[in-house]
Amino acid sequence: MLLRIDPTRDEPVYAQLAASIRADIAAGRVVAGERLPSAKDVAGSLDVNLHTVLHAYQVLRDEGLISMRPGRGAVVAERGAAVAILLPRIARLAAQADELGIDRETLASLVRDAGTEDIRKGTSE
Amino acid sequence: MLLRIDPTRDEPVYAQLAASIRADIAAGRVVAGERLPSAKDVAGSLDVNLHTVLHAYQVLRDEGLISMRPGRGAVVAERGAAVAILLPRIARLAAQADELGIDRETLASLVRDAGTEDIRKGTSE
DNA sequence: ACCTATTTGTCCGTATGTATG
DNA sequence: CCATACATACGGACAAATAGG
Repeated sequence: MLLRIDPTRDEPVYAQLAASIRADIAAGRVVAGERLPSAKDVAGSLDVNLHTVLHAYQVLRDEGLISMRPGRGAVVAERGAAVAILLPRIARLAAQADELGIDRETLASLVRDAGTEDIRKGTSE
Repeated sequence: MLLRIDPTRDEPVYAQLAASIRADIAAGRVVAGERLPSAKDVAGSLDVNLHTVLHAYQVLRDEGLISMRPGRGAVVAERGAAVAILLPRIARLAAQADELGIDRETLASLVRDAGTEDIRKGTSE
């Protein structure tokens, strides 16, 4: 786990951290089931605040890439549990689509045709 | 906007706040384009910390229900932009499914058959 | 064009709680 | 029982974007 941070970049530190770890997971440099270093340790070695690291970890958790629990730490999600990981996210997406009046069939089509580029997390407008 | 909080409940305050506002949006009690009260005002009137209110607002933003910008405030998302709101979320879901080795067709099926119950935000396991 | 107030964004620090091992 | 580690909430500070005068 080589984590780099550039405090001078205008990208927030927590986002840089999340991106760095996300890339490691995507590239297989950290194996499923492996535990990430504790937020406290990362904070200490990078000289950033504990909350900043936790924020990064929570972003990855919201993306379903890791799971976190007090006492246990942050663990890279098992690929074998892929569907299980996706289900709650799909349920949330479906619930939101319902609220917005988009039927399930339309939503499924949007998913089927979805591109994967540009998934940055903006301000929703 | 009638926001209720019960500090004795074991549900976190920020989650209670988000749920309260989410319900107002879903029920149409707050109109699209309407601005939510500033986090500072809410914090003052409910006697909670500013960050706690911002946390709740950020949850709603991640769900695509509102948009936030410094100086402007938090505004309820337009229903007419429903698809636009969903697209980035779909892209993220698709990207994650890709990483997990789930093909787009399977993902679309999961979405089509998705139930809407139990969409609580857990620890991913 | 300028200035000011407002409002969210990020980061730091501290404290307490809760689950895990 | 105890140490570890994340979860939540409080507080303060400064930055950046926006709106209004």
